[in-house]
This record gives sequence, C-alpha cells and structure tokens, in this order.
Amino acid sequence: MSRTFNHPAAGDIGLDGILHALSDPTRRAIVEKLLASGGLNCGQACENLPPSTVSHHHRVLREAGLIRSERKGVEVINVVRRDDLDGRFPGLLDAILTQSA
Amino acid sequence: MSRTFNHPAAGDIGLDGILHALSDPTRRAIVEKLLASGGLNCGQACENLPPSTVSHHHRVLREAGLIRSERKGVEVINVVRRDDLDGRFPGLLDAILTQSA
DNA sequence: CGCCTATTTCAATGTTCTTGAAACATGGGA
DNA sequence: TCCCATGTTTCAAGAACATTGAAATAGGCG
Repeated sequence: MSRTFNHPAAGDIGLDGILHALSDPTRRAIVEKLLASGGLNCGQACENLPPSTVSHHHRVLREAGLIRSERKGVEVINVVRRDDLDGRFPGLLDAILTQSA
Repeated sequence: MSRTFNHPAAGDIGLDGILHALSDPTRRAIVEKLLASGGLNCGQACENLPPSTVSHHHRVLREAGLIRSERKGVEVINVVRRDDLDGRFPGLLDAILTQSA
C-alpha cells in the first residue's frame, strides 16, 4: 500500500477547516516553521512532542488544505500551500499568522 | 441570583479562542448578524436552531471575547466587541469575515 | 533479509458538541 | 402578590474529536 496523501483540491479548501486547524497554537507553530524554512519533515516541525501527536497535527493541517505532504525517501516533507490559500482566501493566512499571541 | 456574564478582559482575549469560535459557520453568521444590526438577542441571532444550541454558541463567542452579552429586561442583548478585538488583533476580524465561503 | 529511521494506525481515555427536557429570570397583567 | 409568557441557561446523554503509548508500516542501506 503506497501512501499518497489525500489533499483537498484548491477549490475545496474551506474556511471552517482553516480556522479550526489554526486555532491550535501547536499547528500555527508548524505552519510558521514551514513558511520560514520552506519545507520540513514531521519530526523537525515539532520536537518535544510524541510522534503520534505530531502525525495527528499534520493530518489536520493536510486535510484542511494548509499543507502538502510528500514522501521523500524515508521521510515526509511538508510545505505550506501558500498559493492555493492566498488564491482562495486572500490575506487570511497573513492576518492570522502576524498576530503576536 | 442574577447573572452577570463572565467576559474576559480585553487583554485576555486569546487567538486560539477567537479562531476556534469562528471556525463554526453558525457562529460566524451570528457575529455577522450582530455587526450588521448593532445588537440582537439570542433568538434573533439564529432562528431555526434549538435554544440550547443557540445558548451554547453564544457562550463560546462570549468566552472567546468576541461578543458582550447584557440582560435587557427579559432578553439578552449581544454585541460584537469590535474595539477590543481590533485593538488586540488588528485586521483579524475583517480578514476572516470578508471571506465569502 | 534484517535493522534503522520516520511516520502512521490502533486503542484507551478524556474533552467538547448537539440537543431535548427541565429549570430559571424578568416583566406584565389579573 | 401570584401566575403566566418570553427568553435564556443548565443538565444529561450520545456522538464526535483530541491526546498519547504501543504496535505496525514504509523506505533505505548494509
């Protein structure tokens, strides 16, 4: 069983899912790290958390349409779907991530 | 036993709570109606939903710091805490509510 | 193949959502 | 004042979701 991940099409990205996904500070931190770095594997995105929890958070982000995950050898590289997000909800991602708290 | 409502101070309004509260379309609709009207009682804010559900949604919005509730006679009037929100998270509320979906 | 690393699935426990039914608050009569 | 109508909240039960340890899976390398 291979494992291509199930990403929503750009047009299917919903506001509910985006806001829910980003209402968790751990997940906001993942997105910020991905944006700053351009792409990280799951372990790099959040150290100090149990692997199953990290996997769960990545899944929520992926299913919401916030990140795209691709297997690269033994690891999974995640990137933020910035273009898709900005196309569908202009200004939203920045408005959320620039808030300090 | 009267019931003054428990509103968080402006400085205690958190991003997590805001995003979580607004990740529900019913609650976004409440906020939009309140903004358009300037203030509504709970029943007016969402018709066609059971009262207990309506009460729950208002509580989530209130505890997140999005709305202020005050009893006016037999009803409770709710207003959006726009100044507090714009002061704490500039541009956030508009960025979310202007998204079409 | 066997092992190692990276990640996911499974399962158990705890928390939150939805909603019917009952309770509570307030104001206005009779 | 006692009762009623209106508006809203609390309580309780079942469904849905979060957290995380343990086990399973995928890919790369010797």
